[in-house]
Amino acid sequence: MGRSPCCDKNGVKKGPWTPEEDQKLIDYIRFHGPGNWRILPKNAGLQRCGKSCRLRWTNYLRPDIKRGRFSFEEEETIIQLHSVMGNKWSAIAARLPGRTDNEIKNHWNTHIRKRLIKSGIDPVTHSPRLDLLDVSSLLAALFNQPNFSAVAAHASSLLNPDVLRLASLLLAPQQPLQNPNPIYSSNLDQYLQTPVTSVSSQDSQPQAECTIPTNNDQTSSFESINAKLNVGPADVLPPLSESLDLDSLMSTPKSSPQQNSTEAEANSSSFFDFGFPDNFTFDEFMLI
DNA sequence: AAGCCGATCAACCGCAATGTT
DNA sequence: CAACATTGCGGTTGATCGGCT
Repeated sequence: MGRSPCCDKNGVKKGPWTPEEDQKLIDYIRFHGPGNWRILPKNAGLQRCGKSCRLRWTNYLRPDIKRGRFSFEEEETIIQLHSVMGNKWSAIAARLPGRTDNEIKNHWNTHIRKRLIKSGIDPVTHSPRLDLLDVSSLLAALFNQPNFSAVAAHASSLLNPDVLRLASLLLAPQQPLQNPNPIYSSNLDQYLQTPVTSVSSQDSQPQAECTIPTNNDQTSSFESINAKLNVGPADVLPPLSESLDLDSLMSTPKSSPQQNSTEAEANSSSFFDFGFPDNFTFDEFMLI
């Protein structure tokens, strides 16, 4: 079955509606009521396709539309409904009298989503975001393993190899390891369990927290991490795939609406911006 | 004053679901 | 029941505007 065109393209006007067109549409619908959108434009004397008329009516001209800024309560309602329904804008709009799905969708994408991101909440899962900062924590643990190669091989089988590879490059070079931190040496598997869902989150399920256990003796510097990298993560980790770049890592998951560079920066700068000065301690790092 | 750039939002597009013949 | 028409929905685009340099 072929798809029928939404309207005859010939002689059909597109683009912004003029006040005259609006008035024609309003007058016609006042008299005949909405519906029968295919024949409506012809009968109303409009050079528009029915689809365009329907959209103009439902999203803009309908008398029951509430225009103007969204109230705080409305925003909170949208957030709550979105956490349950996802991008079911029409369903959300049905619970917000006077608001259209298009309006809610736009408001979500331009305001609410950004606000959530800034608050550290993933707008898709409505859970706290696990940014690459957590990957760095994982790697810190990983690279402090005495038996690094074996562990890295283990980790690379569990984690997204592209992420590991990129993170290792970012954490790279320098000083030889003097005192591996025993904190990270003890229970690496414990760290590896949780982050798997987060780092390799191709899905949009809520992400688990990944934390470095607290300990009063957290005096290790990133020297140790750097040193471990000299052991040769490149030997263990596969090369970056062509599909992975910084942008893709810094964006929200594929299921998320697009994230612009500014947002990505805001979220991920804590990871990508820092270097690893030799006198930079773990405690300082965790306070960032 | 002019140009650039990011934010906003109306409008469009394509697909899916539903209704009708 | 198949073919086609209509409607609804979500994602994306692009015109416009305001702030900044």
